[in-house]
Amino acid sequence: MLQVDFIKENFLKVVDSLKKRNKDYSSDLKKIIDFNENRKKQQTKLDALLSKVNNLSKQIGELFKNGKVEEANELKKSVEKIKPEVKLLQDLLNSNNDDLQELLCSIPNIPNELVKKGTSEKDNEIIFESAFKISDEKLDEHWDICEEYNIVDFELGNKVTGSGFPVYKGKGAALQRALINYFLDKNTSSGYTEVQPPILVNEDSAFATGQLPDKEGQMYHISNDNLYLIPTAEVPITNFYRDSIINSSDLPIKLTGYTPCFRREAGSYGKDVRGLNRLHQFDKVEIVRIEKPEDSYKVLDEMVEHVKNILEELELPFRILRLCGGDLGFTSALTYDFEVYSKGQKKWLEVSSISNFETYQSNRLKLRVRINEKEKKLAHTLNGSALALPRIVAAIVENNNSPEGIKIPKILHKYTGFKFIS
RNA sequence: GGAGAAAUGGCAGAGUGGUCGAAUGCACUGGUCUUGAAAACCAGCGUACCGAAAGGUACCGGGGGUUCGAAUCCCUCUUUCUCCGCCA
Repeated sequence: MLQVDFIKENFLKVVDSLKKRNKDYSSDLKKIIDFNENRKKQQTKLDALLSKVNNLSKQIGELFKNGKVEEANELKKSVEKIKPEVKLLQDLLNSNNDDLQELLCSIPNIPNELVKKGTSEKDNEIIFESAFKISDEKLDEHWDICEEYNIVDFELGNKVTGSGFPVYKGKGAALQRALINYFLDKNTSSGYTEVQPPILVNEDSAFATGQLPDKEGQMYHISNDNLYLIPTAEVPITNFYRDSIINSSDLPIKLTGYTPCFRREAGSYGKDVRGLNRLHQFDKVEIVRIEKPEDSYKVLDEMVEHVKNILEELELPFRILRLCGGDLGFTSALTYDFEVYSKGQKKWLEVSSISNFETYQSNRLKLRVRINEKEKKLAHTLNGSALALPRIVAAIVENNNSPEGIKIPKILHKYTGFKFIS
């Protein structure tokens, strides 16, 4: 959520930057400023009125104590006259604030200056591509290979739950476990602390990281208890720090966690959802950071380097994209996507997304850093996948398929205990 | 799931209708004293909003209500603890 004061002070710049998202928010932003001015006026009026009531009430108490019941009752009457006015102002203020809040929630984060205008993923900038050759050779797709080696059973998942909930079997399951362990080890050795968060979250948490109200329909909702299945570990982990003030000496905060993730993926269709490409339940290891504002972009680069290193160790061809305004997530100021090339499908598959949210989340989280005795600032939050499993598995299966079986990347051998799936 | 008790500042813990934004202790910060430290003593020490400031307003788990006035009374939700039941 953006801060009203910032919008007001930088109005033209904000409008202009948001245009990179292909929408003109100027009239909404103006309304926000108006609602805020209203809020101030109404609040001031209400405060003055309440102050009057407080004073009179004190006097009434005093009069009763001194046995002056008559006078007290007189005063009571005058307070009673003020009360409807208080009620009215209070209601007015509340409804104004609700409107303000709703509008604020509908404005996405301001794209960083590095973000280019663009309408879709086609306009994303490729900022790195690892060296490899795209060949015309006809290779099998992972859903066929998985069936051949019996490592992922899509049919069984359909039976037990529905499409998008595959069952991993034998060495397929072992490969998943190996990847999770490798990712976690990699992250903790870079200074991230491992956590195991809840995978259901309440409404407050889903709101604070920005899933609500923006992505309401994309989350599985448990209506009995009003809880949401997490779409990413970002939600519970970042919410550890909701409503808190952190000493700047306690920064940086670096956390990593493995969780299953759940997404309804309403609206997805066709080839995109084939095999492991797009699932309703998948595994992911996430990295989350809380930083001082002045450090966050340096940290973003560091996170990109970290994930780059993992993909190099896995020996997968990959590229890094800087997302354009049209593809940038609602809450993000700058995002780098990692895609691996999957040789069977001849397709780039997104395996990681690393974002700096600046103060957009922390404003909702009420997550502040104490700079010194007097000064507090909203922290910056960042997170990224390191890494999402299914598409990594798909790429390994398609790229490393050979007559002897699927070659397991060397770095994983100590985790799998086997070098081939055959 | 059933019965009961509870939720107050960073922590502990007073406070059952008015002078309570809240005693006291601990922790923390600054100072005095000291060659230095400790101890002792003095002072400061929540968050948010409005305001240039003075100051004002709100917040005692969340929401609602009663009252001229609520931390205190009522309703409701959540959480914690104890006992019973069930259970990986």
